Amino acid sequence: MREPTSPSAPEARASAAGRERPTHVTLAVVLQVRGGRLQALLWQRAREPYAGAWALPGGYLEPTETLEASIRRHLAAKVDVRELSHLEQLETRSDPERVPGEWQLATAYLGLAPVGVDPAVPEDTAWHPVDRLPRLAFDHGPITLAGRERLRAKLSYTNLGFALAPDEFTIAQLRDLYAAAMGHHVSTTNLQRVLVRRRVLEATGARRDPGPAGGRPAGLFRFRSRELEVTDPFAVLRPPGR
Amino acid sequence: MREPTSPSAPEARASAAGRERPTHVTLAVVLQVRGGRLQALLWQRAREPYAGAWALPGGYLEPTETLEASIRRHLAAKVDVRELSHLEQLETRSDPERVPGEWQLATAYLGLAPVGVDPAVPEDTAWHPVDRLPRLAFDHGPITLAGRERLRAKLSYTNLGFALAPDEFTIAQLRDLYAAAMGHHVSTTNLQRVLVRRRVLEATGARRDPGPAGGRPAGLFRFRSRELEVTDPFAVLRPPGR
DNA sequence: GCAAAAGTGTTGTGTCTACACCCATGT
DNA sequence: ACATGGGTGTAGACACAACACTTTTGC
Repeated sequence: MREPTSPSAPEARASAAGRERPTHVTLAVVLQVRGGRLQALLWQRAREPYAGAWALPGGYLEPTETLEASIRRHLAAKVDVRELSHLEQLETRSDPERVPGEWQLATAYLGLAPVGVDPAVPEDTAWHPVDRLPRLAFDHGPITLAGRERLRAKLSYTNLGFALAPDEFTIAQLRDLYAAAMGHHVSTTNLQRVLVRRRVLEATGARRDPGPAGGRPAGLFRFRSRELEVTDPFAVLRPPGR
Repeated sequence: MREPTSPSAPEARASAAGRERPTHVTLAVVLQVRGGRLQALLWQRAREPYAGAWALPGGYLEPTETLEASIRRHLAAKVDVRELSHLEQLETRSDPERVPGEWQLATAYLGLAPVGVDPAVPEDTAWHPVDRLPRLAFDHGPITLAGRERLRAKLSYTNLGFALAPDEFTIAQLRDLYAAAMGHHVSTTNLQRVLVRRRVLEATGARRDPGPAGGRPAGLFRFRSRELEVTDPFAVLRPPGR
């Protein structure tokens, strides 16, 4: 076991030509806050294996496309991809037993859609609360939970909230989004102060009129950037001398 | 574009059978602190493409093995895999142009080895400081830097330091390891207090005799766990009422 | 005693939590 | 006036950074 391996050197490429190759699919955990709950977009399988179980949208990788292009193409069959506010790679699953009868790798992505948009979806497709998932096909259950964990972590140390929120919103609305995604109560007061101090949010100056029950009109805010930025890079072990 | 796609449903599997498939390699960014610097294990390509350039160890995925098993198998040709203290998946690269003349996907792993061990490596293989990398083949440059960033981030909010450190060590030794990995000075005093308060480190009770220059003997410490644990889960947005 | 290295005491600062209180609107 | 919801003031807890100082050794 001491001969150097040579990925993609000519001799290896030659052997790769005759080599058995896996199929490769891309999958997406598409999350959106709907009805105050974090929900995932799933479609129901009609055929074996896992007939009747729900599955993540996705499909086979095609030549000349990247993984990201692939998942965007497959998602286009389920939702209007332009409504996705964020897309990032999660992980690649490779258990040879993950799909019966086929050696299939799967690269999962996390997609996020802002609250409010309600894309048309096909007959077999529906949103499901992530904390009450139905029976999922293959390894799609753990993948979905990994997507939620990624979202929760990044809400804490990045500006990823922009991907769940509309362009303009009140702090109370944003608090509800964070609470739905994080799975616990979030303080309006502190959320506002943390995000404004970090300069993640900025006031638009506009106000929203109160409802029929009255109340002080709420100020409107927006995210300063709608690109992912790390806002709290190091929890500890900061470089000295700031 | 509204027909539901069906990954791995029978009809899709049938079409998958005749479908063009990519090759798939696994790569590893193996990092170790050597000579006070963070270094990566690379081998020098003898043949085109990228003859003379340096590359990450790895090779083709074989049927019935997982990605992790694959990278462990290929690494065994370079180093004693039992000396790896940590291995985790980084990302999967899919640019169709990333390897000339071949449609090849690559799943990269991050591997870490504790300071002090010095595995025998083949002729064509050597360690290179990550902050002064030679010309790297393919997309191995950005992959290597992504590995370093993953390490730096996790040193801050997990106990991943265990993977760089020997079983027992003084705080001064650990400080040098963190400084090499993070790329900036680290305070001995504060490193000790942070890691002990978080109960990441524990004193062994033993002491290390000072060198010929004298000095107070140093206490020895160990990591309480040598499995990855998140020790500072949420930088902000903690759940209420702790 | 003196130099060297390790470790602790202490103070300051920045960030977040909690909660009280004030503000602006509808009825 | 009062209810309703929005926003601010302020105090406290906590964790970390910085630095002075003490401890323990070799020479």
